[in-house]
Amino acid sequence: MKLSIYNTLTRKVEVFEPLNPPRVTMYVCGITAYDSSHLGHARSAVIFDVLYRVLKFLGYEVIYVRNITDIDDKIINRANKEGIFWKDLTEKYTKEYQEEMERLGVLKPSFEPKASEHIPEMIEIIKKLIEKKLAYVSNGDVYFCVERFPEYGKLSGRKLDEMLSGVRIDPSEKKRNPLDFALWKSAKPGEPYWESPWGYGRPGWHIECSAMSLKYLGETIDIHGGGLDLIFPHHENEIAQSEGATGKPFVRYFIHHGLITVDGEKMSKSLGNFVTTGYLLDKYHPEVIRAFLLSKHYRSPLDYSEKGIVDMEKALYRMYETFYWIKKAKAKKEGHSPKERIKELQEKFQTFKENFLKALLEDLNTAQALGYLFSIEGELYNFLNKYGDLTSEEVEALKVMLAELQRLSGELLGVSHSDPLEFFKYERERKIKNLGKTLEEIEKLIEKRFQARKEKNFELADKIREELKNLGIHLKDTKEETFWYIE
RNA sequence: GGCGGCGUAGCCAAGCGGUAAGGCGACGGCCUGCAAAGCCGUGAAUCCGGGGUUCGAAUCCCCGCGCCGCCUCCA
Repeated sequence: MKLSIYNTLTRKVEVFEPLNPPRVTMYVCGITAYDSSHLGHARSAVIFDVLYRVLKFLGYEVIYVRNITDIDDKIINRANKEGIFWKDLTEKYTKEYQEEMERLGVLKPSFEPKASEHIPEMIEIIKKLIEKKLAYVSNGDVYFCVERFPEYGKLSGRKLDEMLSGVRIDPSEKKRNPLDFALWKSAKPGEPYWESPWGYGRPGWHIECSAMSLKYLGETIDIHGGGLDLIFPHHENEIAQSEGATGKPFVRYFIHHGLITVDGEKMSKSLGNFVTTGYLLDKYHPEVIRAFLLSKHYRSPLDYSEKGIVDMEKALYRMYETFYWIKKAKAKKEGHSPKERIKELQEKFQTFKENFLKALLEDLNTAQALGYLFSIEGELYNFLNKYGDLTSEEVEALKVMLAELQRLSGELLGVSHSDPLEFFKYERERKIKNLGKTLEEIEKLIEKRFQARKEKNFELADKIREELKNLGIHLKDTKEETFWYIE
């Protein structure tokens, strides 16, 4: 079993072969910690989390680095605006991000290095680039000289002369070529700074990834990932710096995901059309958000809408309800399956497992994998309801399949692995707050209605049903109990 | 302008050369005290439009139309 994945370097789906199996080295560009994260950041983390899970499933020993940018212009501006120390600002948002990712079920990377803690490593690379004449000092700044790196543009498919024609020229620039980019910036008064051979200053944005990638993963890494918007200039510049300094290929597979859009437009801080991860986590179950993020192929844009999330919430509710009934299922009689009808289901389940895995291995098609998941869930539910004479063998088989389904999906997608009772408990407790009622009150009403129906007091029962319906509570009657959930 | 991508049922979305997965919603029958649920059943003559290649195209090629991303900070 091998993973195929789209490589931005070749613009093709390729079979993934790590440089030194079973080890896989993977570096993903994380956040700049100057504000709360939004759905786009969550998408990135969840997509690479699934990739990480798939690689581990395949038996690779993955070293996964996801960095935190904690020194740059936006951070300095924000800290100044709020009148706080920059480090306090970045620590606050780093912690918030990490907590949110944990709630989303994103596995912790092997390392989460911070830029500000790797200044010496960056300085070393810059020194090397200057020695090799790939960079030059200009008035306290250091710039990378793109003309001296012939392969510049190979990732983003651009050519130097074409880029030059469209570029804005700022006469105050200290650059020789307008496309040169800063490796080191001299400090202005009031800015945080570090000592360097070129005076007090701070690193440019791109150099941190080269430095931390080199330190934790080595000169040539297997996978480097991030959003499509990072292809140029960020990843292009990383290649130039890293390959310029080491003389070795920097990355074997560049993996980029599509962006979140809102009404077709990119979600971004500047457009103001963003929803924060925190807002969504308060409003929806983490698995709902995860499943929503995985409901479209990772390379395509994903349009955010509240309806989209609510649709996924309904789908997951139904799935967990299936799980609930299977867990509670009791055999009507002992013995084997009549006409081996369970065998047919087990064959479908076997096909499901194969298809599910195949979807993920073919360029991480999580949308298709989810489709198979819903489909087999429907089959299990249908089997449970279709026959009134389930045998002990069949009930046992259903429970075994359910356990396997949850394990597989949980391990690879991080979705639908919860205990159904826990899932609905979490959801009821979370949503009850908006209803102005307590759980006890609702449960009492439901019990009262259940009794009323038993006594054929339909007038009372229907009155309670109406009352609950107005609260957005859905009821489902069976002989033994009334199952309920809040819309 | 350069580079990249998208357009599939009411909405979301897979499929990327062999005859349209899945989710949400909708509808009909049975069942039920009624409803929800359940059971049985119903959805794309067709994949933005027009040409072409092919025995065969949503899938490949060409030309349009519409939308988006990158080219400045951005996941």
